[in-house]
Amino acid sequence: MDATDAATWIVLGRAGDHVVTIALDEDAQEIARATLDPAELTDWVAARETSAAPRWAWSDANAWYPQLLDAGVRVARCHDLRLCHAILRDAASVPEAPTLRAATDWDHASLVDAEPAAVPTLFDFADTTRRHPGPPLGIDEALSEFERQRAAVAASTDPARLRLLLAAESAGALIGVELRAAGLPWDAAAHNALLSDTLGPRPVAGATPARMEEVAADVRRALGDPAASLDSQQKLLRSLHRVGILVESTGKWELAEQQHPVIEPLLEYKRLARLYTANGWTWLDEWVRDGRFRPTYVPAGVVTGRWASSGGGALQLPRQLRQAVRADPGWTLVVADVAQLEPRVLAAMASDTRLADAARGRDLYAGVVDSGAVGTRAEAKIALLGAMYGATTGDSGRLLPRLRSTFPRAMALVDEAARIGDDGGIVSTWLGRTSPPPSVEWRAVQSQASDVDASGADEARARRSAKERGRFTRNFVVQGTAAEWALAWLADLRGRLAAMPPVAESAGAPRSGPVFATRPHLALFLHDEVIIHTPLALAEQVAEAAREAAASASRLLFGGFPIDFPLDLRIAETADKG
DNA sequence: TACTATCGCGCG
DNA sequence: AAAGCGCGCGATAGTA
Repeated sequence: MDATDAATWIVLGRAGDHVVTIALDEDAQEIARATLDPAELTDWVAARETSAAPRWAWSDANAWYPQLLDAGVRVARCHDLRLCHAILRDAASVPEAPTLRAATDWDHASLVDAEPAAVPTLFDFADTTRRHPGPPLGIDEALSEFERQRAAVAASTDPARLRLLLAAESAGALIGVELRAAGLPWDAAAHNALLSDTLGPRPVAGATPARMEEVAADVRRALGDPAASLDSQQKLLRSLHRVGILVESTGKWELAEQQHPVIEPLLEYKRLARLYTANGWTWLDEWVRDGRFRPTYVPAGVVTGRWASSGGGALQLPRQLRQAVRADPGWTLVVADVAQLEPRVLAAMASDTRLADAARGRDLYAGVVDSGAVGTRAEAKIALLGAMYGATTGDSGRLLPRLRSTFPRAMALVDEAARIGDDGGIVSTWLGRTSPPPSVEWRAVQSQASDVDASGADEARARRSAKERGRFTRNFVVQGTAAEWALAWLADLRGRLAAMPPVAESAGAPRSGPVFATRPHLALFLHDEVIIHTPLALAEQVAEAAREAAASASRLLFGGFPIDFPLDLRIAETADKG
């Protein structure tokens, strides 16, 4: 028995060439302290994870967790100081956060190097060549930041929700690292086949694929210009004007409205060129290794709390390429996505029982039609999107009064968020993530317009930027709360997957890494969708876990409010949506 | 040569 | 179909 076995928290940090661990009890009082050689750390963490299951408080999951996972050590919970700092620093529910805001070292974004060192060394602290600054790694800085954050939460007007948010955010930090470590199973041969079927055989370096050349020739023929350039927007626009196609841009939506023999081959050329440049052979060579696509996830990389990604465009995977997402032999994929997440979240936030009634069951838009607010499903969709995005014109803008009378509470919530943003105020999500304050430039524009000698143009500009900010805050509360729901869903699901029995390691290299090669694991997260890679025998159990996790997330955020979050669930060898 | 800005298009 | 939100990335064009 070791004093650290009673730890609620264990803070990790560097001190010189060593790692110091500080065990804290539930009141954050120190109960033990250890100084470790970096080489001992993985075993030490593994042992405490088993005996104490503490919440590991560290500067940044990106700095500490990849090495642990590589060594086969998974941790259940952490407190990610960097991500939590960013939330607390701006949170409106923390009335005074001056000491947090003064700790600007913690504002450094932390980026993971896309290419890890050729020979990664375990906690090689001699490596001072980090390409990105990142947050402080020292134990003293970690402990004092941890204390500042505890004080901030305690001073908050809603500490319970804030704690929930910090826990969910920290779970996201773990999951982001785990997703990269496990990777998305990717069948390079299937991807290659798609490319050669669509573009022709892989061209030699510098050459254009054969199929693109053929289509380009059709375009040039239709333009009557054998030398026309198709890759330069400016030149292409001039070519189009020369043959009487008076478009303002070369965007495909505008082109599609035109009647001319060049349009069809040109759109086809654009489609092929997009595949070739964004997800062609070069992408495959760069991003897929050993049957895995391993992007870098950036939890909370978006102001609203949504995740971003860097490298490989993980969050923009074209539908076309989903057929290359393919389970290992003996394994399968469980693909789960939430239908109409954002309007459901809005119904719950606003306690709008009429919208929640419409949301009952699979298709919220059909429910909105049944409510009588609009006539067709298509109208329901654009009306609701317009409500959440702030549409003012077009079909969407015209339908909003109908929504207002049918769902007054939901509409009042987003309208009020817009009004506050328009006025230069800040808004918060359900759990308390707060929008950034308006920029100094934005304020300058507003105050310039209220000058006595302001011109009409000044006023118009101020008005426009106020409306823009209103649309941002309108959407912030919904998008941000949806991101919170998704985090809670992921975190709960992650726990359920980890509790499932491991399977025997299959022959061949454990391409998902030592932790995930023997058990179901998350393989992709895309705002309102997850893909789980699982041994075949556990697929049904995993699907059920995804469903249960969704119900659990809904209770965690919205308590007993009767709102459904139904999942579309598929069990399949590929992630193809068909 | 190295950078930034803009467009266009993929995703939710 | 692309109005109204949030992103990343590649190509071209312009600037230093």
